[in-house]
Amino acid sequence: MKKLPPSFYTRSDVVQVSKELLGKYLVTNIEGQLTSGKIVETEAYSAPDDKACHAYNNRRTKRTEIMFAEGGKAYIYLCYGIHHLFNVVTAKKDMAHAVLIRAVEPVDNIGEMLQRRKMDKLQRRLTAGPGTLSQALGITTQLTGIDMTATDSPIWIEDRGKPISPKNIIASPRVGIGFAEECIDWPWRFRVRGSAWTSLAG
DNA sequence: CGAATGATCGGCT
DNA sequence: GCCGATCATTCGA
Repeated sequence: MKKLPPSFYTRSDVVQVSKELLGKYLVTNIEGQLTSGKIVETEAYSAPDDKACHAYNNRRTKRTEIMFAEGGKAYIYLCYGIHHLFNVVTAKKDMAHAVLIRAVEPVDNIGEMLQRRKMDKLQRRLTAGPGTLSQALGITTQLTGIDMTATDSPIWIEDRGKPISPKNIIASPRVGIGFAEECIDWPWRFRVRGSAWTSLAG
């Protein structure tokens, strides 16, 4: 396996990193179960200017603290009380940038993922959506703050050598951030063209 | 200490 | 395709 190095995450252009994460493999090793999926949809968040970002205006709280860390950490946040949303922290220390993973394509150990989701057959909603993919991969908020570049981390991202060509990346406005008025048109959502596994059709 | 709020999912039609 | 449940975190008093 080829785990991505810290230098991949510490670049300052979070939009560029978001695009490059498409086609990479998100792998977890939790409770002895190795599961993975190919990343097919991401969104970029960038404090202090991005109102949709939790760290907007460099708001610093116990929850968002990890976003100010150096790139390569996992920021996992609980939404609506039940959904675990998985983010990749990027850029240098004190720059609160992050990439939300919105959807993956199931790859390894699909049986275990089905069991975690209490489903009996493979269908799109197994991993399409930030809350569901976390559940399928066994990601929970207690893993927030881990260093994904450490050799023994339970979560990491691999490059398996099949980059997505820029012409196959669809950029569009982000979802679910209607409250962030002046930012809703920023095309910071990225999907793999033609993938059947993104969270919404398009 | 209490109230408001949200980067959503799943079931139903 | 649409609607509503649900709770940790945040912020103001």
